[in-house]
Amino acid sequence: MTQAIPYNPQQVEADVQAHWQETQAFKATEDPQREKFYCLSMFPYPSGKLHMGHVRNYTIGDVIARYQRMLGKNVLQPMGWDAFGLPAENAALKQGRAPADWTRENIAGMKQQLNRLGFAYDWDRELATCDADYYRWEQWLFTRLVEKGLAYRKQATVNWDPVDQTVLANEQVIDGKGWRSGEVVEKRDITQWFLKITDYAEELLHSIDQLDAWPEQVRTMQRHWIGRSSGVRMRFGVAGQADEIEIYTTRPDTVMGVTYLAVAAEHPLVAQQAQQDTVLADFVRSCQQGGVAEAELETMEKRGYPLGLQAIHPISGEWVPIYVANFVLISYGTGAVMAVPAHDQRDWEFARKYDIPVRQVIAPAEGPEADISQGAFIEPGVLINSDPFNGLASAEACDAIADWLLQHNKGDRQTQYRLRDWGVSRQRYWGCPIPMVHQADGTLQAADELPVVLPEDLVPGGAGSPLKKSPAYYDLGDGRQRETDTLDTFFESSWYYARYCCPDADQAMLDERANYWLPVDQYVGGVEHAILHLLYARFFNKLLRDEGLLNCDEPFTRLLTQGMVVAETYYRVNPDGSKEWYNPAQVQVERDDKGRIQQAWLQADGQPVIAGGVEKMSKSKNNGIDPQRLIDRYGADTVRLYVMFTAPPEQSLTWSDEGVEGAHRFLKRLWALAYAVGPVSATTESLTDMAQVRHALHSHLQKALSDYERQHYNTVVSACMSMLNLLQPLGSEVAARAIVHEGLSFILRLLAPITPHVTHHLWNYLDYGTDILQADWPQVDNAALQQEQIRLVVQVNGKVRAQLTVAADADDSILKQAAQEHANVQRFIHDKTIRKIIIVPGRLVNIVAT
RNA sequence: GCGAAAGUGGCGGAAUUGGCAGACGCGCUGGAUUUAGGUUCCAGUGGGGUAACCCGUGAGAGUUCGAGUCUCUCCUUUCGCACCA
Repeated sequence: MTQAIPYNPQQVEADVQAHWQETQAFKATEDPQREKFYCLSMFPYPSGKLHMGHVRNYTIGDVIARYQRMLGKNVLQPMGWDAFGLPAENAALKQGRAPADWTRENIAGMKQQLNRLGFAYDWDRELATCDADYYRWEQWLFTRLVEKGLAYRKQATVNWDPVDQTVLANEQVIDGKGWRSGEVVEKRDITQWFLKITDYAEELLHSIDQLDAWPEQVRTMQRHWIGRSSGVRMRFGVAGQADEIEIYTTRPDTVMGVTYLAVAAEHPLVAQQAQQDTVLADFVRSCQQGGVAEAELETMEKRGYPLGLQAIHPISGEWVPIYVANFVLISYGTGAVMAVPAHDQRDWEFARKYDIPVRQVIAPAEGPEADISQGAFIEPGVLINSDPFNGLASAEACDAIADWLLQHNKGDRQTQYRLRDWGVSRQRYWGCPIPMVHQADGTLQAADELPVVLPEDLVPGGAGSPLKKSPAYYDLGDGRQRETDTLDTFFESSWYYARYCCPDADQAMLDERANYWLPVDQYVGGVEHAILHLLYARFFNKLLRDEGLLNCDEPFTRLLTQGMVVAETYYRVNPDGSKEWYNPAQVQVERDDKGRIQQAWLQADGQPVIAGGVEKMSKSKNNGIDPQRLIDRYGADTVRLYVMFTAPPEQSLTWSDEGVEGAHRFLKRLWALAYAVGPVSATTESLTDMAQVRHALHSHLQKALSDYERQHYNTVVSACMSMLNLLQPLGSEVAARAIVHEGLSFILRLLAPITPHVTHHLWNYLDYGTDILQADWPQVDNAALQQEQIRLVVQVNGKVRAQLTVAADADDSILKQAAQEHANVQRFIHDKTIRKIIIVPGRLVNIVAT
């Protein structure tokens, strides 16, 4: 027997990584002769250090890439940096450093951490979105979009901090107040660049149908987000004025129940009225307070004030009051809505609050009458009080009313989308400059030369973008000034997947290599990107296609949305009532006989802490686990194994230190068994008399192989653990060496994508081959799965009462007889009549008796 | 508010199609080895019951010979909501 050497992951991992480096193992080269596989994980924002969410994301991606490679595909797995963004500016404010410095330093640190984890990236394709070599091409695309009319300028509402004199991101608005100033945020309309994503709404909606390897919930969410609806656009007159108010509704059948209109505070009608009505003017000002986030608008208290004008109903000619309402935004839709309190709950509540009449015009088609005094009746039904449309069903009425409006030139049918055009202007420094120049005559032109390079030496101060204070940047002389806004960082992340195919292309945004690699076969990332990022990337793919830069219609064939990493939180309450949060790494727990947690205390002082429940790892709750600490202690393979084993990829993963120990223990056992058995070349025994063990082994293998395909990586690991449990007791028996070797060769190859270092080492040591990366993927021996006898259960009325061992090919009559004759079955059926016997082949016999 | 998911032992989870609920791991209990154990190994571990058995997948109904799985209602939790990435 070989002298056992202990498992030293640090040594093993360093050696194996050096080997990969020498052999350039993960460099991807276009080869039309081979089937390609492009595996992409969402690139990180270089925030400083890797967190567990990154580790999980990139481990999943790496497992998929390495698995596909072992299946023989030509795999591309690149990595890069989503390098522009707000946190760099915040860090700059805090530390007085240039965002570029901070960002590049973070990139260097995080790259080292990624390498320590052994990810199979082709680093030759690395890109950072803050490099001009990258963003010059999106500037070029932007100018193309301007030419095509797909980029245009219009007014948009933003959060304005009146003290800091700056635009705030929604994230920077907390309870309606600026995060730094604490002042109530205001809404402000400014002119911004937009991309006409709505021109692609129809295609973006339809091609969701093709994305059958995307999670169903993501497809559903995207459909709802695009939100195609069919309805009617109609115009209400204004009494005593020439103006008209345009509204859109998906429920024209309820139009005879309109008892008021609601308009945004910024609606053109409002300003003139406010001049005569100081209370109205105050109300309008109050509407401008608070942020623009939809969740905030929808959950805030709904308030309104009469405009002092009456609208003229397009059909009845009746006058209904117009209200200014804080929940109607000028930039969404037409900035005005018709209100039908009887058939819309929000309108109902508003009407009740302001004593506006509620007029029922829809009655339930069947069943009891609707009680409008208790709430809105929102279902379709039959029209009442709607002369001349009474008696029509809702669907018929929608048509009839649309026809009527069309004939009388008061409106028409319209398909509308919830999706709004994408505002891409940001009043920030650390982003890609918008390559446009304001001319002396007030017009705009594309910059003469690209790239427009962002100066990297500026340090953001208190208020506004430093670009606005840098004439050296914006002043081009002769009254010409550069645009100082930058692009939304989603712009960069919408096409990076394509640039990885040809990161060094210097004549065009993309070259022909893109058509070899694209579409991405597998995309992996957080479910929080299910809508925005993925929709924008899909949109960009279509823009690039229509520029003739690539061929595919959709960028990502298969999508895996990984769950969050969560951990227990612990806290103590301070005298002032605030909470002090303690990191789980510093807390010890005590359990009772059953393993239930009894109490927790802080290691430092031995005093108790309160468990605050499991939450997403975050700075604010101080429950983040530093992956580096774990890698230093257990090695990368253990961390990777733990992350893949503990939860299915789509579900949230609850952190547990003991679980990491368990993963490490498994690798140590695997190592120990390999060294106990020794190299295969020294084994002379053949595979005999081990039918039972081989059957079990190959059953586990079959399970693992299918689970790889299903992406159930946690059960792949389970199957490997089961195999090891099967082999370990045989380890020291000479007669079993052949089967132990067969089993170990399965385990090593199955785990190679998950724990690539230790499996590489043991593969070499056991002498199965030189490099496990070149090994054949294991295959089930069907002969090993054949069984002469099978075991099945006997149920009486659905409850298990006996077990039978029968010949695998026994026919139904034998099964029925054997089942009924079983002594325990007899106990339950002897006084009953057998009604039916159900046989599920290979599984069970169920006797139905009464 | 709107949209999308998820609820299974003390814990993470397993259960391809409606067919033996709890695989695998953690924790816990007992034992062995060890000077020692935060090492390793062996055995046990959903709840109740001496047992036969009974009860158990968030709650309540329904379909079925049979439901964790399908249908409906409700409850709870999580994610997204357009300037965080």
